[in-house]
Order: sequence, then C-alpha cells, then structure tokens
Amino acid sequence: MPSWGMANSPTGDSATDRLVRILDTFTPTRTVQTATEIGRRAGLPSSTAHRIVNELVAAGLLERDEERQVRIGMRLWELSTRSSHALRLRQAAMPFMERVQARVREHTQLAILEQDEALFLERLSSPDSGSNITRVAGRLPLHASSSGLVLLAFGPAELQERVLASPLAPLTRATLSDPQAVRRKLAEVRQLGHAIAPGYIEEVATGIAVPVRDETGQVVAALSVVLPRDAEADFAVVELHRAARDIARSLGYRS
Amino acid sequence: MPSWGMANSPTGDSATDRLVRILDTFTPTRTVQTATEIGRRAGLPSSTAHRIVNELVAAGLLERDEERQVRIGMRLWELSTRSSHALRLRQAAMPFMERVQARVREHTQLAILEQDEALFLERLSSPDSGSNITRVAGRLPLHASSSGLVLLAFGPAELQERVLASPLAPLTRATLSDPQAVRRKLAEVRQLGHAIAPGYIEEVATGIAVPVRDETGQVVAALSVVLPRDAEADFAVVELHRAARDIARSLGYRS
DNA sequence: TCACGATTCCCGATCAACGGGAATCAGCGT
DNA sequence: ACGCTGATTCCCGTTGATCGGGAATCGTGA
Repeated sequence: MPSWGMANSPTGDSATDRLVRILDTFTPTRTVQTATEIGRRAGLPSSTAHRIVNELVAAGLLERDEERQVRIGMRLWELSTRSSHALRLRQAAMPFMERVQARVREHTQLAILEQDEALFLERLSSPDSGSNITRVAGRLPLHASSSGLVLLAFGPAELQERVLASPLAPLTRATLSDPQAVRRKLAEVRQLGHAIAPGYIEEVATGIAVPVRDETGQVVAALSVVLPRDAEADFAVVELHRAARDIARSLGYRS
Repeated sequence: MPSWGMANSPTGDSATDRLVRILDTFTPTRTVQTATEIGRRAGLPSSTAHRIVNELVAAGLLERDEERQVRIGMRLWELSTRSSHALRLRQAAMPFMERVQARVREHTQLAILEQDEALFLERLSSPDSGSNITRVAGRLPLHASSSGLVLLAFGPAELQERVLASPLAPLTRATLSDPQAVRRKLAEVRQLGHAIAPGYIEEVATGIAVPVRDETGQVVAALSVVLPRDAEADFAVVELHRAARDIARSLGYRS
C-alpha cells in the first residue's frame, strides 16, 4: 500500500490529552519555548503545534513574549485560583505560617495530599536560608518527608495500603524504605501527633510536620518546618501545633 | 425541512474555546457544581458536557469531590505556577510586602497589567481590616484604582490611548471618568512617582500605589495599600517606595 | 412507590481537525 | 551577498473523532 497518498487524520487522543501534554512541556526550569519546540516535545507535527498554540494564545491560556516565545498565561493562574479548596486553606494558613516563620526562623511550608504525593502549596523561606528542596507547587513522596508522613498517617487507610504496597524509593541513607518501618513510623506519628523526619530527604536537614484540620476536623494539610540536622526540635513542634490549631480555628473548627 | 432527522455535528468553536467556557462557569462564589450544571451554563447538551467533564477529570484539570460534584483541580494550579513571570515577581515581592503590611498595617497588594485591567497577584490583609474590594486573582479597571493608574501611567503609550478611548465607567462619584481628567492624573502620577486614588473605588477608602520595576528597569507591577479616606498618606508613600526599590533590587535591578 | 435529575451508554451523521507540503520570514555564519 | 537552518504561516484533501438525541440506569427525596 503506497504511503505517499496517506490521509491526514485525527490523532486518536482527545483534545484534553493533547492540551495537558502541551502544558506539561513547560517545566519550572523551561518556562518559555517556541511553538515548534512544544510540538516536538509533545509529539506533534510543527504545523499542528502552531495551530493549537495559536488557539491557546487566543484563548489566553498561553502568552507570547516580545520574541514570540510561548509561555503559560496568567489566565490559567486566574482560573486555577477558582479552585477554592486549596486557596482557602492557603489564605487561612498564611498569617499563622508567618508567625511560625518569624519565631522559628526556618523554612515554613504547607502541603496537601495530591495524587499520592505531598504537594506544597506555600513556602516561606528562612531568612538565613540553607537547603532548598521544596518549592511552591513542588512535590515530595509521602513516605520520605515529614509532611508526607503526616498526610499518610492521618489519611485514609486505603491510601496507606496503596503507598506501602508501592516501591518506597529512598532519597538518602536515612529514608525509610521498608514497608514495616514506615508502618511503625506512621503509628508513632499518630501517637505523637507530629512527624519528625531526620535526614530522610537531605542528610543535613530534619523535617518536622504537624497535621492541619479543616472545619470538619479532618486532616487536610501538613504544616512543616525544616531544621538543621541536630537542632532542638521542641520549640518548633510547639509552635507548629499552635499554628495548626489556630488555622483550624480560623477555618471554623470548634474544640 | 424536517428537523427530527438533523445530524449531530460539531459545534464550530474550537476545543479550546469550549474548555475556557467550561472553566469560566466556575466563579469565586461557585466553586463546585454538577456536570449537567456546567453544561447548562456553558451552553452544552448534558450528554456532551458529561463526556467532556469526564475527559477533564481524567486529565486532572477538574476533580470530583465525594458527592461527585465537579471542581477545578489542583493540577491546573500546579501547571499555572509554571508561568514564571508572575510567580517570580510574587516571590520576590513577598518579604517586602510583609514589611509594608507590618509597618503601615493596612491592606497591601501587588497587581500586574493583564488584558487592560489590573490583576491582583497577592494581597496581605490588614489586621484591623475594613473594606475588602480587592481579592487575590481579582481585577480592577485601570482608570479607577491607584494600582491601575500606576500601571497605566508607566505602561506603553498605545495602552493609554486604547483605555482612554474606551468608556471609563465610574465606580463612585469621585472616580475619574473623563478622558482629559485621567490624562492629567496620569501626568501627575508620572511626576510624583506614585498614584493616590481618593475614593475612586469606595467613598471611604484611598488607594496609594507605586510602580515596581524588574531587573530591566521596566515597570511590571504596582504595589499598593488601602488607607481610610483621610488618613495621612506620607508614611505609606515612603514605605511603598522603599519596598518597591527593594523588590527591584532583589530582582537584580541596578541603580 | 413514584418522580425528577444526574449520569452513563449507544450510535449514525457530519465536518472541523489533522498534518503533509510549500512558501515565507528571520537570524546567522561565511 | 548568499546560502543555511529553523520558525512560522498558509493551503487543502481526507477522514475519524466529535457531536448530541435518545434511552437506560442510578440516586435521592417526597
């Protein structure tokens, strides 16, 4: 069968899939690129890529800068803020995160559960900085971060089973990668009411996280700080618990 | 011609348009709704709405809660943070906004120019609150807000022409709605280096805004506070200018 | 039990999207 | 000046993915 006469036919994946593939070609480190480049990365012919990119630019989901490079549009951010859930939480948490940050003087972070990972909603950086693992909108595995352990420990049982059944990649020598060890750790977290993760992500850093409850009393987020490896943790734990309680209160949680 | 035999044919608007229409059915006050409801608001038949919503949920752009209500997904927020431009600005501005907020003790806001309106990227609320016009991701017209006037005064000339040529809706009796008056105001803003908008938006409030420059020296944002109508403005003006300068410096602006 | 709305499933008709290809444009090195 | 490379736009014949009416199913509240 001759291929020179082949038809140009639709690709077979939905418009939505293609859109996500295109948006995914943007990464935190590559925030601008040409339409052709997008096409190459998304597996689209140049001509198709241009047509779609132009549509998206017209719709405001993408933007072009002065050199016609394409970047993600503010419109998308605007639409994304309509997702009340996280935004409301972030808003409520902000003032108290600032207080923690002012008193503990270390990176202060707020994370939620998202697709079996800890997704960081907000981060106030330490004035006298240090390590920089987490980013706003960054993710960390549940078993290897203090925030993740809190979200896991207070999360639904089937989540725990799913995560414990999957491979637990260690990030450092200290990371818990044995299901039984993680299970014990989770019990400890539930008993203490907070998670301490010494060196799980970076040898030199210890994460400390507490659960944050919404107005229904359900744990919806983890509030955390990152301390130097062998700093005194007690003060941070107290401050975190206080902030978590105040956030829950400001969301309307009683008792 | 009998209509009962009519074909089912594509709508004529691109998939992108439909996506935006669907996302636009979500508003800050209506953040969850059923698929059928989305269809009704977006002008889509129920069956079509369901198909598309299901696709979007599968792609992570929308989510369903426990009652199968649909809401905007965190995935969208995550993708939107890839738009470096605004995020970088917000990150750089945050610490200095906090300082302004701590010292002036009034609503402190950061806005950028977006589609001929002032789009608010961030807002730190006054502890002793008061009016609440601006919201994060909210918009205000350029001619009627201190932030807008700054963005307009230091923006490209063709933007000024376009805005002055369009109808200038007054929000209060004090709002400048005459093109000539706005033109004079813009000259004043350029001369003073900041904008004072007494009662333009709300009778009882005065907005004060200063331009924020990026590393190239271009004005990319407006930093503003909202004061009670006849509060002393000088202190706020000084603080705002200092913060704007520090933000520009932290972005790498020299001189 | 019934009624109503949301949701899923099915399916034939249609046309908007697809992408190869050619032309154009822009920058760059020689 | 001149080709070379890559981005971009335009054209156009083909076709299968999209569309939505309709029916069945599920869920809930009266």
